[in-house]
Amino acid sequence: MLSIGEFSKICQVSVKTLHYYDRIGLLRPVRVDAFTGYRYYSQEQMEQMLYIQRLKRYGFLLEEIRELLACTDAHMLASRLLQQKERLKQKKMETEGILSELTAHLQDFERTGNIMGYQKGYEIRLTETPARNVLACRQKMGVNDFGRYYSTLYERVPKEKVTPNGATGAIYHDEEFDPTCSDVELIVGIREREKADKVMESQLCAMTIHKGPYSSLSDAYGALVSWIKENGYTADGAPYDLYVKTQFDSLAPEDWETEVYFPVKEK
Amino acid sequence: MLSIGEFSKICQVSVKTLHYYDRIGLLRPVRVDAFTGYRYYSQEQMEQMLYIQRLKRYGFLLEEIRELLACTDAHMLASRLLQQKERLKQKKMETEGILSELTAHLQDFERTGNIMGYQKGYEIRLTETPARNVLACRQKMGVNDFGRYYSTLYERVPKEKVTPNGATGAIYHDEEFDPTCSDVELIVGIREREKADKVMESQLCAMTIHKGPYSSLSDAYGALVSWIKENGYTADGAPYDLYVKTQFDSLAPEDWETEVYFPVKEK
DNA sequence: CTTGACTCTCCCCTTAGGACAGGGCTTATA
DNA sequence: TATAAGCCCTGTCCTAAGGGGAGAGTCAAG
Repeated sequence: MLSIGEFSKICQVSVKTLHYYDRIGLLRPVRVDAFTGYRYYSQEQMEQMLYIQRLKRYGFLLEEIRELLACTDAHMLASRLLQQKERLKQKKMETEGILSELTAHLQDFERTGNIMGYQKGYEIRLTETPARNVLACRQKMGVNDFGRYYSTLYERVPKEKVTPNGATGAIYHDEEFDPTCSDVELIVGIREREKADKVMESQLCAMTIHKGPYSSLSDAYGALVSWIKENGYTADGAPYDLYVKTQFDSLAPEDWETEVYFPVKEK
Repeated sequence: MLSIGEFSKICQVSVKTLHYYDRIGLLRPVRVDAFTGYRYYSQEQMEQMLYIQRLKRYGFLLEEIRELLACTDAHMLASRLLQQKERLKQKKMETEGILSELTAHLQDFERTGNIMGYQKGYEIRLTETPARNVLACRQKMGVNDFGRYYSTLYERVPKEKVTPNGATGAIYHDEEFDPTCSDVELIVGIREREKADKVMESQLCAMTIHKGPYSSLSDAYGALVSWIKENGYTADGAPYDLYVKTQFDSLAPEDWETEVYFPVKEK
């Protein structure tokens, strides 16, 4: 039987944390003195504490940890762990993307001496886009789901005997853009007009090329909006982008290239 | 001049966020109607918003971003960015460590079918340690500073003409262990007794071998404390660990090995 | 003039505890 | 014996970066 102070030292956890865990029912002391309210912990609770700490490192919320502790089905536990592993991988990739963005930013500073306006100089062109025949898949989704939905699109290629022309991209139908869930239409360009889900007719567009990871795509988007307002045009449809150079060309994120198109008309 | 709603859509930021940024003085609207309190933003503020978003991605606090925006010295800015880059790298490595821990955990589950008790079975031995002659460096530091202080220790090796014997480790002098800052003594074992900073005399220790990344070292520590209590011993000095197999053997974190020693005496 | 969309301020809520404040219990010391 | 020093308790407020909603005022179109 250990006092809360002893237990806290052994487990390397603050007394406050133990109070908190008691309060939220995550780890209750084995005995509480009815008169003084003093908490007493047992030797075995140390193991549980270590397990809690481990799950916390894995990135679970305390709420989730409580559920995991209550769960007796080892296979369900394992699947939760696997799921968390995927999340950690995701997080790692995110960090890598941002790192490469930051690296590019610093390189840009070395070259130009300009630190704030990194890639402010988007070169914007007004262009009449060609008509595009595309397989399409419109869905409410987050950026993380793109891969999954692209797979389903590409699975249709052999089945429907269509010929991809190399264009891959996404149309953003929402006006306000929420990266966790928005109304996106993924597109894969194909040759056969008659087999296309959708034909994007030729249209006047403001466009620019974004270089670097997708996390900073909003800069290109912003530059386009600015340009459109300043040059007396007005938006005329949903913007879209085409992924020109990507990880599938085995390039690092800072070398990716994306074309961003914004349909416009004269005001 | 844009209303808050228009500005929020263009910048892909919620109105709530704009309110908040106004309140904390991070991004003030260019005009506020004195009667209605309505906020109006300008075209140029969009760029600033994009810059803020970028810095936020880099992991700066809003407080820090405000300082960065006010800072006119480009070189200072660049150094802050560099520093942040190091932090991101650190974070990435941390995530990688935890990932490998989780991977080992799942592998262990596959083998044993036991999910909670991952590496609960530390094999603990009572052993009389040999006397060790060491170069030492005692300091209040966090785990992230280990590398730096080890460098200074190893720089002394050629200068003082000592011969490392391969043992590298750390003694933990604090009773309560705070990973961000604790009283740690880094040690490097050498042959020459007369040139040693410190001689660790032969001593009775409970010891075990921890396999895996350092993030779960506390498990080994916990197992030792448990064993000591249960077997009628009591702690007798500061525990220490020796890094036996590490990244310098070009191994993945799940294959690292660390010996953990806890000096004890019979109660 | 009304309706619906937009905006304002104010208040409470989130995670995982940290920092006191004020008080109770036991033990060591002068 | 008085007091000081450790522990321990509960309770309240605080964090970062906003989200959600209430209740009320404002704007533009029909």
